Amino acid sequence: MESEELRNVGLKVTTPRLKILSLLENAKAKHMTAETIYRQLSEGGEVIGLATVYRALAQFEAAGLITRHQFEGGQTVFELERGPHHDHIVCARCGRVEEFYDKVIEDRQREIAEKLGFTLSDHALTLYGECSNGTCTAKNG
Amino acid sequence: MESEELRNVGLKVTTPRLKILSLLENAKAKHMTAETIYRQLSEGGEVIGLATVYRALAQFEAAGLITRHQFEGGQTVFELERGPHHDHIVCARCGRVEEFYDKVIEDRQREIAEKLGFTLSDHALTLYGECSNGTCTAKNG
DNA sequence: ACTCTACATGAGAATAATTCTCATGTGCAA
DNA sequence: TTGCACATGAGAATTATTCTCATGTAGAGT
Ligand SMILES: [Zn+2]
Ligand SMILES: [Zn+2]
Ligand SMILES: [Zn+2]
Ligand SMILES: [Zn+2]
Repeated sequence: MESEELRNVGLKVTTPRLKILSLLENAKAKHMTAETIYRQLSEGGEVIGLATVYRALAQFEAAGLITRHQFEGGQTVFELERGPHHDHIVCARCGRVEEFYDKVIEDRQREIAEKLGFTLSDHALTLYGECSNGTCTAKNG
Repeated sequence: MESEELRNVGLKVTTPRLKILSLLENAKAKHMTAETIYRQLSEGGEVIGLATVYRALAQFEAAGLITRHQFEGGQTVFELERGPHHDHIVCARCGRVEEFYDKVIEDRQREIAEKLGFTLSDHALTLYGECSNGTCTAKNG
């Protein structure tokens, strides 16, 4: 249950936090902006402040429940941290986001950091391109 | 000469543009924010608007003269596009930025994009970590 | 060199995303 | 239950960036 998750990371179980977590869990889009989360909850009849959404997301991130991504051009998006780590590829035309995990790249990153005298703690990798004409849902061909 | 560079990409040769290019060329820091460029030029006695700096940087980027990076937490930084492509590793404590190029990672990215049905056009890779105690110049231990 | 025009500029207003402030509300340990 | 540390909503404030607009100027054509 979501209450568990909150308790486990030392956060009080409150209605706004539960609503946000469960929206992230159930929404059609896996990667959502703060604004979108706010809007969808508001439309669903919740009374919630945008500041509360931002606050909760920051806390969830600090607690490791969610991750934050900054795709170029776009707003910051958040996604539930479930399953193994992955990186992203974004279609520059239609905005579609696909996920991937590549062990070779992950390992190489660690080696590179080491070679340069760094202790690796995190990384951000995003590929940009255009998805095939068949799948691309761009507004204007 | 910098005038050449501007002409080559179809931009008029103007004083602000020359000053910005030459600052990027000569400044101690290789990765600079728009604000820093603006401040350093102003301190050097130039009369230049911040909007002009942003405009010029956007044009330089579109023309391929510079690249833009968004390191997490920090402001957008720009750097002259000289020499081969590289990615970055940033120290979370002192902010030091090192550059690296790794053929294995670059090749893998292309393969991954292909496998997912994308035509790769760009990518952003930044590693985060802490540099060794010897080199780290963090404010507070 | 002179002129004309499209493009560039500086200053400040405007926007967008995010964070802060503060008066009020509430989870939960005791 | 009660108390209080923490959470919340609303709106103000901040930050980074872009826009507006009146004026200036690079450089093509004379
Ligand atoms: Zn990864
Ligand atoms: Zn993802
Ligand atoms: Zn690269
Ligand atoms: Zn660099």
